[in-house]
Amino acid sequence: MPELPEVESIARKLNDGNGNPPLPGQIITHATISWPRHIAIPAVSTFRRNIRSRMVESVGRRGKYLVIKLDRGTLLLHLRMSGDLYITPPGAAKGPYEHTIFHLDSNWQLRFSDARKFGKIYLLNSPEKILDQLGPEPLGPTFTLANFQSRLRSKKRQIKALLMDQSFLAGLGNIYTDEALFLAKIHPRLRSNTLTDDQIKLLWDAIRTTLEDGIRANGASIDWVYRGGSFQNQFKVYQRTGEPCQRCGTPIERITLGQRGTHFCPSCQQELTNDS
DNA sequence: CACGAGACCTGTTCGC
DNA sequence: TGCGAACAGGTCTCGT
Repeated sequence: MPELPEVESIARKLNDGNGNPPLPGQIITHATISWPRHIAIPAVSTFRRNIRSRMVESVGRRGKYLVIKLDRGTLLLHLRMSGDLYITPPGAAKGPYEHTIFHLDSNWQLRFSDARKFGKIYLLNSPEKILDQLGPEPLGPTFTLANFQSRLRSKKRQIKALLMDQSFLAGLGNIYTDEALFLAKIHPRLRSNTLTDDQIKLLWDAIRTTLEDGIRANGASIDWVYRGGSFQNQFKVYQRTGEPCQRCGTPIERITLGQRGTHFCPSCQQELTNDS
């Protein structure tokens, strides 16, 4: 479930509490880890030792990473395909996919649930080593139109694959990329260096509009994995194969690009428009 | 450099 | 109803 809006929603909820005790200020007494491969760095034994008695200072987000600053070190969590992170009250029944549990001094628990076990957890002194490999934040001040334009032109990749490349731009995944390309009326297979100035401006706006709408809806809930948001009700193309395009009525098509299901309107998003 | 295929995992849904 | 195939929010590595 986790693209930028979902991760942002999780971070805000943990930070503010939202009816539950806020995470900042709480102390992690220890962690229970039942799927050791979730711990990417450091070695699991070191992780267990160093996470003890750490106080949480803040919860934030960079790209699709949750960034939990501690009084010593920083916890990075990547939810990948099926991860979720939430706090539970004392005595809450254990769910089947809660493979890592952080025990808090309040007797609440911070639980990392991950059915597919693709998620990763890092405990680092210098999180920049990982976070600096990410491209700009789409909703931040460094994502300027001029910068976006020059970087698009310096590559010749399919635009959808490039937008999903986290080192190019941090936070877009399969859902929000399809939705943004639809909004900008750009075919997902167009080469990044062939986009016109007008298309780039449309896309730049569409990316931010789509992500902001997603955040406003607290992200998207799909299937059984994430139940927090409602953006799925605003999907225009994602998982709407065969349904009429809301702009022109043409049935939405699904193709495979870079091994990912890709949804678009074959009429609004033309592949062969830039020349002749 | 850019792409496709295969891995990593498990659960749900689809098609016959 | 049953059973295998296809599919799922992500990313890494390898071969071409």
